[in-house]
Amino acid sequence: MPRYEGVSPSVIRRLPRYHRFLEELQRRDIHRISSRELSALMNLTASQIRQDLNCFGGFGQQGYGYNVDGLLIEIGNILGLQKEYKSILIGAGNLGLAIAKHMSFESKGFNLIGIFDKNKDLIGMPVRHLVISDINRLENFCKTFSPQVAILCIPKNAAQELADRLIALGVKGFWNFSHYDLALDHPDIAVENVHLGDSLMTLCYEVSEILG
Amino acid sequence: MPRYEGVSPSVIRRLPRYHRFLEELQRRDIHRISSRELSALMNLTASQIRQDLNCFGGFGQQGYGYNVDGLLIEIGNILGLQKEYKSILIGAGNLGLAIAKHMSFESKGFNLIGIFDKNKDLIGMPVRHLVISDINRLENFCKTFSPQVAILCIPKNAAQELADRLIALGVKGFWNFSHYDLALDHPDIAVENVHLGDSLMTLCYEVSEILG
DNA sequence: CTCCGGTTGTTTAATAATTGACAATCGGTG
DNA sequence: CACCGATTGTCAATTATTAAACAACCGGAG
Repeated sequence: MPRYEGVSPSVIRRLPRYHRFLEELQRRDIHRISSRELSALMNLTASQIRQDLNCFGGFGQQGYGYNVDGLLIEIGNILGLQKEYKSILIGAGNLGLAIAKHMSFESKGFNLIGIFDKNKDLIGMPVRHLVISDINRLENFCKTFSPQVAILCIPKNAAQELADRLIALGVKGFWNFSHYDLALDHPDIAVENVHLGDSLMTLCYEVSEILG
Repeated sequence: MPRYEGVSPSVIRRLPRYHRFLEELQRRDIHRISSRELSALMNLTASQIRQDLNCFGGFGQQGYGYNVDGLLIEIGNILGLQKEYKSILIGAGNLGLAIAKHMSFESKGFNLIGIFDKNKDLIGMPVRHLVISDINRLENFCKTFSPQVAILCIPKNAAQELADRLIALGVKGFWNFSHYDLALDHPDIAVENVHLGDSLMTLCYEVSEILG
């Protein structure tokens, strides 16, 4: 399996968007596209598309363009979507449950194998194919099933402590929805923060620029 | 009210994070901080902090540092958090309801004044201080109450059509959770996309880099 | 009242990202 | 089977972002 250590984060962050647009093209039965056409759809420059894709290999054909189906598979492979990871969700509040029910984890390679909360009223409640477990069982569960990824939907004051616990239990990646930036002194831990509050403040700025 | 048109998007996107860290400092009764200290907390350079803040004015004092409370107010003003916007939420599925219940809109200047869905089973259901309305009433509602912001928690195939409808009704800003990039041919419309699927794919990439 | 350590505001340099340009190459056509 | 129009892959130029450097300045000590 190839590694792409030299590729800049800016390029990586654009890959999911390419993937999304290519999926849509495939759905519309379009199987061939040029960088120029794709650039018009995605609202960026053709040059950028070609340069982005060439970080990983020459997927196109000169004089022809790119094959949508092939490119989709290539980008999926780069992102690692074909791999399978066991993941657990911590915090079954409004947001946690919505994420658990709403997201199609499986299509992105994540299998949800456990949901945990400390609230006694929630423990035992069924969610999809799972049942909410007591957070006290976290250690036992992880030692048995070894999940690689944790989704944190917990208050900010609990985030760092839980992350440290989970790292000690072998968790390598965090999808973090708590309003807190996890301190990642560990080098081999991946953290993807989703700061909804920050996003809303950014919108606030933009709207206030428009409305004066 | 000042405008900051020359300020780069990179700087703007960092403001909410400054705001979040300054709030935390205030909570811990810390009222004075230097760019060096803050840079250690936030994991960036002191130079960047000073340069970011100086885009908007000289908020610090030489030889002393920054006053936390004053700076928090200044950043809040730049972001426009003190202003009040009427907002509506479209799509009361898992994610929509979670957003409605979970987010503290008010602290960011957004007052949620309506929730809409097309599902008859959901219409009439109480959520916080509101009741879910029929999406057919959208036009009447908007003409009466003139919301400026819409939160879209709807499937991607419905997103563009609804956005166009809402723009025609005077909506100026969108917080978009649908897996779709709204086409913003209109210049004076703000769009803040939250692509959870993209975020998850990015995490997938990072985890797969670590686990090989 | 003067000096000193410390910190900002601001300029300058370094790095990173994006765009533009063009030779190399391919499918299709006559 | 050779040519043409189109499009990539890639290098060079531009632009944007980040980091470093330092003079100007402030609060407080003596």
